[in-house]
Amino acid sequence: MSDTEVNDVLERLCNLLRMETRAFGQKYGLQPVQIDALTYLTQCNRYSNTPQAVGEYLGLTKGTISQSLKVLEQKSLLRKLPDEQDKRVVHLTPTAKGKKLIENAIADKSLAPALANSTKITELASVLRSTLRKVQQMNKRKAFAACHTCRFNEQSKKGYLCGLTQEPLSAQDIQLICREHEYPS
Amino acid sequence: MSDTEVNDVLERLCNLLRMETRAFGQKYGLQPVQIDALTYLTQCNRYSNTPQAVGEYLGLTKGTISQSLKVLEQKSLLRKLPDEQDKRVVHLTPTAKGKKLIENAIADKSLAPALANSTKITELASVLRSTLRKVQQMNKRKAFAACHTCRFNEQSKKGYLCGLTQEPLSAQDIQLICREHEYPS
DNA sequence: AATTATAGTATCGAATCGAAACTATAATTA
DNA sequence: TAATTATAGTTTCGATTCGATACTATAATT
Repeated sequence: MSDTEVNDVLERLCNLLRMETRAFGQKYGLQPVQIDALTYLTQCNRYSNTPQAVGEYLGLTKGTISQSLKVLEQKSLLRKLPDEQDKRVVHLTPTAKGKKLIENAIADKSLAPALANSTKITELASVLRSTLRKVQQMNKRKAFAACHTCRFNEQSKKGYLCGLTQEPLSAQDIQLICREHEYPS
Repeated sequence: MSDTEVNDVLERLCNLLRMETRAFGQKYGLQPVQIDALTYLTQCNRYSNTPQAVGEYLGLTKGTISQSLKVLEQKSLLRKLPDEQDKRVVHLTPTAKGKKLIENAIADKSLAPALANSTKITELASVLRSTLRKVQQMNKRKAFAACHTCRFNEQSKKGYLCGLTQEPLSAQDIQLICREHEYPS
């Protein structure tokens, strides 16, 4: 009864967010998918900023996303850097211009002010987090969540360590989205 | 601090819902926008089932949405009925096949099971409702909400009445989305 | 050394999308 | 009442997304 209502509200919020993304993009000659891709690239870690990962994150094929990334590069919103170890791999890093644009895109949305001064914000965050987690576990795709909730993330006196790559992670690092993320079982 | 997190979670939920809508549509040769339009038409009232309204609801131009509706009609998922009073207007009503398809689309999503058994569902619903309301009031578009929260909706002993059209509304009617909806000031 | 797998790009056809032109009907105004 | 203006919807055009497929280059496996 009440959960179909939550469902409807969430669906409608999605519609509205998409409309706003479309409207914002139009001011800069950008498509919604381009905004989405660039947003992801400002939030993901160094293991996850590849065309492949962007495609998986957004549920699009690599061929499709490749075209959108080409446009973003042509508009100087991101740069492509070849990987040092694996020469097949390309890393995508937003330029200052690209980062600024995404900042504006987020600020332009009516979601942020709608959440401001919301009294039960902490509780809302907690319920939404667990909902997202269930959805992620349910749909059989990669979770694409931040390292601090990952089962590979280890904490010692020296700081954080990724058990998968065996690389140390900073406090900022563990807030970033990782394509290798797995929830603890 | 915590509200940017809510923002991020909501954005990600939107991505995932869109991916699922795309995947579901692909099974039936339908595009995400077509699923969205048909979903709306199963939820809106008799004042709001026109091409114009669908376009406004989804933030698309009438020319654009007209093409998507043509496809839905060709696939026998909806029918077009001319309005009796105003001969310019067309009413769109989902067929049984169309309704069934949307039922399946909603059931297929991982959101419903993710919400099931959620303990704080009532509280979540309430916070989300007020968030949606703020977003709707903020972005200067029509709200497209249900009559029971509308300032034109009047309740008497005999039942409900729309103060705008002066027509009586049933208990089912006031649950439907209306394009003329306005929140009380 | 040969095979297979993977990351990314390029190309094609089908579809969305916005803009603009167009038709038909309704509402307004002179 | 006739002319004008506004509105609902469709159609057409060009730019873009999208999936599928083929392709190149590099890495991993056998």
